Amino acid sequence: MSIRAVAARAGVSPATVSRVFTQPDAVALETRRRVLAVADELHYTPHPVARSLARGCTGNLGIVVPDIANSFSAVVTKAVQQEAARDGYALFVSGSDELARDEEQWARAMAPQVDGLMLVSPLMSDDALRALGPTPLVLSNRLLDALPSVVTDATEAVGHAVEHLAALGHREIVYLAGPEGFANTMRVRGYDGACRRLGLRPRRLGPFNARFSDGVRAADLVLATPATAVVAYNDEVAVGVLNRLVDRGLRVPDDLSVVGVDDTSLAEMVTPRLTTVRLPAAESGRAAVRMLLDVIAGRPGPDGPLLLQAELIVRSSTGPVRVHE
Amino acid sequence: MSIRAVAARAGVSPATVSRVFTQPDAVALETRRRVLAVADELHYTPHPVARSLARGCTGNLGIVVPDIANSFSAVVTKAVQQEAARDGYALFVSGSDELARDEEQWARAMAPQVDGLMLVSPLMSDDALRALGPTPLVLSNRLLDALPSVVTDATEAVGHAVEHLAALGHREIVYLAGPEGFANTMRVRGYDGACRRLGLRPRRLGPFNARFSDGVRAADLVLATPATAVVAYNDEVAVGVLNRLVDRGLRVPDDLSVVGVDDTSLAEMVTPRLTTVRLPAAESGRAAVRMLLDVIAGRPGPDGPLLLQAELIVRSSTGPVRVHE
DNA sequence: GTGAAAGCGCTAACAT
DNA sequence: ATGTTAGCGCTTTCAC
Repeated sequence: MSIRAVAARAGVSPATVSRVFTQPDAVALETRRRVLAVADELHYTPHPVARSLARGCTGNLGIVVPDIANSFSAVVTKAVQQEAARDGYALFVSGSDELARDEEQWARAMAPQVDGLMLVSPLMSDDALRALGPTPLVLSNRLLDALPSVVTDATEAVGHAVEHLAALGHREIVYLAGPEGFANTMRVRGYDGACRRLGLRPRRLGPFNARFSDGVRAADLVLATPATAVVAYNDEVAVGVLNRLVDRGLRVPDDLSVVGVDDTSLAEMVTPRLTTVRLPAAESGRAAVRMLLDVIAGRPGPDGPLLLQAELIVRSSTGPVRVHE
Repeated sequence: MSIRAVAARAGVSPATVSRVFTQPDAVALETRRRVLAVADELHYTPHPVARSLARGCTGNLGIVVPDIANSFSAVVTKAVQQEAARDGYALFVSGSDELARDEEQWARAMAPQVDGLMLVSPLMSDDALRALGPTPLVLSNRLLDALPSVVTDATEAVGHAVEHLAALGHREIVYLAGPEGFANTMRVRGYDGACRRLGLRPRRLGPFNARFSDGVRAADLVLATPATAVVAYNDEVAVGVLNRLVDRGLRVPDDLSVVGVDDTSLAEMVTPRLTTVRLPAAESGRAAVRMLLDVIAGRPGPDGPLLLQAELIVRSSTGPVRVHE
């Protein structure tokens, strides 16, 4: 089942067989038919590894995400895989578990066996990132030098969330910070900015891990403040808050309004449905793949990062502030 | 940055450089040091593709799951990636979107560039599966010939769920079927068996897609029956039911008891917390990788499938049947 | 302990 | 339109 076996059996040279599979039009119809027949008979398929070596490109892409099982990462990964598939690329996936060291290690391990690499919310050092240089690279939710990147700007939408709460009469709105990084920075900026514009006193708690359990923990901390509304780092944290409130016999949004960020499927599954800032996860994955393919093909990408917009989705976890009894 | 460049610079032959990276002990300490120094200086790393070609193995594994973004699949994938990483394997991931054709296509595309392939709940034909033969293969949640597989048997645990409900006084318990396949078959078997043992009349609805939205739809169908309890195909469907019930002003478990299957993180995030059958997703992923590595290494695996046990987790979505007013 | 040489399976000039 | 040739970068006998 090597190219030579097929060539011999079809009475042609290996080069011809190769052509049949790479540029069929360059081969006479008759010859092509014969080769194809033999290939079929012998169950021959060009060996992708050998092909990669000879061609100098692999037909593979790689992605490293913070956490494969996280629903946001998973949605991005799915979109990336599908978009990559449309162009015939297979996908390596690995999770860093939020460890800069593992992340860097994976990126380095993948680099030589992919045509391009996509790093989602990478937390490795700038230098480590630059050292990946020779491999076509696209960053998601991180800016560095002129590296191509796709970035979702939640600043404005988080601002909208705060305005939304203020319009409902809330004067004490607390922000539950997530792990330090690009994403949290944008959200803080939106929160602080809106508070300033509205004349509210910003109050931040955290940082918390972007987990349900940390949301549960955060809830009690929130209740120890005069806050009547919470903007959480993401949906999971927000749902953690929701749960703890219910357990303490409080009602959402009557006693406390809660806003999340991400708009994962979770947001519509909980009671009450979560008001949240929608981040275009799938779209950002698809966009990143297209940028990556551009880089690989040597096409000039847009200069500067591709900016995607977030959007406030109002559901039932936010409501008018309760009049103090 | 090829092996020859390093060899030249270190004043040794390429073979020696190769040995330094593959069997360091076979090289004199002094030589090894020199080679390593040069390699470091030149940022040399053995090219994995060339290595694969020469060695005849790639150091990669592949997995194809029904849906990358599904939280159960995602947990399996994460566990597989981590376990594979422990043995130095990188992982190709692809999703079939429940399409037998795509699934088969991916499996075939991956096969020649991985050392082993893992198929989760595959739905391609037996013959297509057999044709993948030459590549080391492990199946998850599917049985075929003597192919190695890891299977979670939910039969017994679903039976426990029914017994649990019966003990709470429920006599009308409906099962919401999922998509036809191995998983659903096991659950039906557990449900039917328990109903028979307990003298209850089995009542099945569906099949439904294993989605939240189908759970929402199913809820109304359930309410059109005399059922006081529901066993849903999985947690997502169960949560869909939960949501619709709340919207219709009913209370869980007072008006209806609900049981899910999977024990995804969702189960503890909803209100009330979901009683569910826990499937050991991560463990099954890890076990599958170990089996796969055994096959690859030519070690004799266990004959027959590896059976993992499911377990009923009782939470707050099930309670005593309400006495008819 | 180290080197020379052959080859993994394919592609891509270059010839014809 | 097809064949010849020379690698892609590495590993691995087989000598020394």
